[in-house]
Amino acid sequence: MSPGAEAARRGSRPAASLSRAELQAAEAVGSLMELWGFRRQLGRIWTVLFLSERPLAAPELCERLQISTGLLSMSLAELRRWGVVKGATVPGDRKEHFEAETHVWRLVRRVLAERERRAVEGALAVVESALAELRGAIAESAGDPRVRAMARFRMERLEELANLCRVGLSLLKALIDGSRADVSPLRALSEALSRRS
Amino acid sequence: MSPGAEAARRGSRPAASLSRAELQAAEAVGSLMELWGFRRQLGRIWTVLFLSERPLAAPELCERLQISTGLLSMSLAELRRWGVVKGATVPGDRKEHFEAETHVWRLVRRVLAERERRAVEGALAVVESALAELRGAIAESAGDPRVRAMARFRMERLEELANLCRVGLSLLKALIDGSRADVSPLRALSEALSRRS
DNA sequence: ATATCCCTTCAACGAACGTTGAAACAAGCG
DNA sequence: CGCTTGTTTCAACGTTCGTTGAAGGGATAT
Repeated sequence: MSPGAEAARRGSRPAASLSRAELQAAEAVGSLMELWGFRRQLGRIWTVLFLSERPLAAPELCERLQISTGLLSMSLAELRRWGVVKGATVPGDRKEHFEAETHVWRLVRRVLAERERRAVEGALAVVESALAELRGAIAESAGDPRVRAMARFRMERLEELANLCRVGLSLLKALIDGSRADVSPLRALSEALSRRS
Repeated sequence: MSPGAEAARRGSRPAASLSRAELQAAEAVGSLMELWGFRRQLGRIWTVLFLSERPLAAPELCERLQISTGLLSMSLAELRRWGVVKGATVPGDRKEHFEAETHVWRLVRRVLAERERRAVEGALAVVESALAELRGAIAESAGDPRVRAMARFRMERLEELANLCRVGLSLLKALIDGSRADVSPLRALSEALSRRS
């Protein structure tokens, strides 16, 4: 079929196709963001800005995305906190305008660094504290073999979790620093785990 | 301080330390799972099973985790769907018992393959359909320069998004297939993006 | 068959979350 | 100064999501 057939079939003018494409993409990015634990609107707003040649002001964004000014304001604040959108002043217009950070990989890096890394570090800290608790239990058990055996077993397993965290952290750091990342440590760990069970 | 000092300070017996360590770890894994878009209970349950030498039955899990039988049943069903927990029958006990899949990397792989990959593929499909829509708009515009310029710009940007999806997919595939993963394509793309802006 | 035990399903509740609209606020302008 | 215009904050609303407890279903033993 001819290139414009699809749009023609729907009886829509070219301009409508433009905004339909925009919304489709916004929705796609929004869904992805949602899957990754962010608010869907953050993805939608960023996408509309990313697909716009010039910076856009609030009213225009509200209209295109069909959201209230309040929600837009809050979402933009969060996007700015993540450094994903920045304000821009357009000559002869009092309104503040916004434009998307277009260095996409930089965005991903920032998120990885500030959210995932923090989370994994937190988990690792907890696991290590649990390990300490178990060391204490062994010392206190004063020879009760049931307790000692159980503590030992759990320590082994927790050590595996801790190692997984460490490998994950180094992988994250590799990604963040932009160097090569090698998953073979993960595989090695996995194989070590399989062997034991 | 001596190894058991912490537990001693809290005035708890070694056995209490054992389950405290268990719950701490369960909570840590639960939080991580939550961050990644799963239910927190899935992580908690898996962890308790992972830290247990023998398979556990429902009542024991309910008691340790303080959740209802209904919730446990649903969560276990989901864990089994992900292949993360499997049932086991214990000789002389009618109850069904459960044990954790201990090949942790295999778990991660499965999730990456079935969830993230699907999502990125879906997003890519939508972006490509948006690109098609824009091609149609250009064809239909019959020379209107405003429309054409806008469509062209959006197509460029959408192509960037599509490429990012493709790079992400290949990275995911590399992780899933367990081979090395190189993030340099991502960096190259990122730099291409920076240059333009 | 009936009874017992265990697992699953589901309606209903409550908490958490996203969203709105209006009110407060800030900033330029007459 | 007020008046206008643009932005942020926030209480209230509606929805979604996790969780419970009880009812239903399926085994196995008596």
